[in-house]
Amino acid sequence: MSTGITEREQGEAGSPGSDRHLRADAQRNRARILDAATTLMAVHGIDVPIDEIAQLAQVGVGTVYRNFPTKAALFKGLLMARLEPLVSAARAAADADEPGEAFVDFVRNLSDEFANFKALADAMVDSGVDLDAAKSQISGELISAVSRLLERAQECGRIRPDVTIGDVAAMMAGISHTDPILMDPSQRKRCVALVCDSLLIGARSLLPQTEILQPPAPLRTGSRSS
Amino acid sequence: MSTGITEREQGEAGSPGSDRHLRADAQRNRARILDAATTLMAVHGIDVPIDEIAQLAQVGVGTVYRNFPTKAALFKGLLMARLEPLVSAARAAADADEPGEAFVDFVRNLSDEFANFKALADAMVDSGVDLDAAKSQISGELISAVSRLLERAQECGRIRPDVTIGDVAAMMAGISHTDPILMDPSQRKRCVALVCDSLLIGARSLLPQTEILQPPAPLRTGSRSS
DNA sequence: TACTATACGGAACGATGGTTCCGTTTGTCA
DNA sequence: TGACAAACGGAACCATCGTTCCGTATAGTA
Repeated sequence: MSTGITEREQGEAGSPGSDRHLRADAQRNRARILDAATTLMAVHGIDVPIDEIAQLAQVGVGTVYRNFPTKAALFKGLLMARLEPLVSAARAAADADEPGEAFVDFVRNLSDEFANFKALADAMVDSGVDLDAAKSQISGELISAVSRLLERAQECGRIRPDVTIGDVAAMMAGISHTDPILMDPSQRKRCVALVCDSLLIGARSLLPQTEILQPPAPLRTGSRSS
Repeated sequence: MSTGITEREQGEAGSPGSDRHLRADAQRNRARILDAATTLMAVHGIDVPIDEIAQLAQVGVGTVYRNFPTKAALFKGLLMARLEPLVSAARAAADADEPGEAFVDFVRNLSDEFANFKALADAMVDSGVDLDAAKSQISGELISAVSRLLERAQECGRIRPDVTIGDVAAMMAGISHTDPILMDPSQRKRCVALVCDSLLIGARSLLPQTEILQPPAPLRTGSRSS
């Protein structure tokens, strides 16, 4: 359910005179804010309160808002920076000699990246913070790059021809957005492996072999109280 | 991120004298509240504001709280009512002649039910509303019933033996919690089919045939070892 | 019909979180 | 070193949402 926060500006505060002189303390604080935001976005996703970012950066909230007109504007740059390498990786994978293997590797890396930087996974779906313009660009570029990778892998006969980019996007989103109590890192890797199993043609199971023989871990149902 | 709402009572208001006389208007309002809650929980999940429930029921918020001490208490009964048939279905499926087919059918129905009553999917994971006691019971019973169904299907050689109940729970949760923009009903059915494909041994693809634009999917035989 | 326990509505409270405002501090430059 | 624009911090504002409170309305009864 969106909270209705709307993006009001594309750029950051002061972008008109983007090379204008910044006082030394302002430069330092801006860097601290970006560091703090990166740290907290990785773990808590797009839901981190601005107050927490300000606290970790050791500045006041006012200072955050002097640098970035909205929370969305602050997040946009950091998300784009995280996205670019992924788009490049998808494009490179599409040109690889073995697009089937490249596809599986890419999907694994994408899942890792979503898990290691939760805000990126949040940005791919409706997350309460309206990143409209940024989100379109972010997800659009990634989707089109992965589309081409998928097509190449299908042309090579390694991926089922009836699988669509929508299937891949939905499955990746599902795996990336599930409660970490149900989807801890080990479980996530298993799910990625199972998904890949269902996409590949005639592959050996990709499920981690080391986890197969152990007795099934008791399922934790998510009660986090005592 | 949990909002820290805590459950304070197990039952509903007035449950001690559960058969005590209720005024006619109170009975009518109680029924309206339950109807409204059911309608809104189905679409919006556990995030519906109490105000909206009261508005749809054409009562004040005070009336909601006179019937149910907390939001969690209101939701608990409705969730349990939705859950019971699922638990029964899972138990019946575990005793079916063909547990493999029964497993696939059950997973499909479970996914439909989660989609048709979003609050139930929310209740299976951390959702901001603390249903501790209720949630443990809800998810615990369902999980154990599905566990047995999975084991039976594995004993019959229809489901991969290396698949765990954790895998099934995580995949179902993933599919059920994904942004409906990415996971519309048709896409959800495709994802369920893909997941089942990855769990079953030597099955034809379960992807809906009507949606396949390409040549039919090749039979996937047991060439993938396990 | 009059009385009263029961129930009602919705304003108000407290907590959370995004955003704004303004009095104060400080880096920079002459 | 003094002046001042730039930047700072954080209180305050607004909106949302769960929950409580209390003055008012009414169903049931005599």
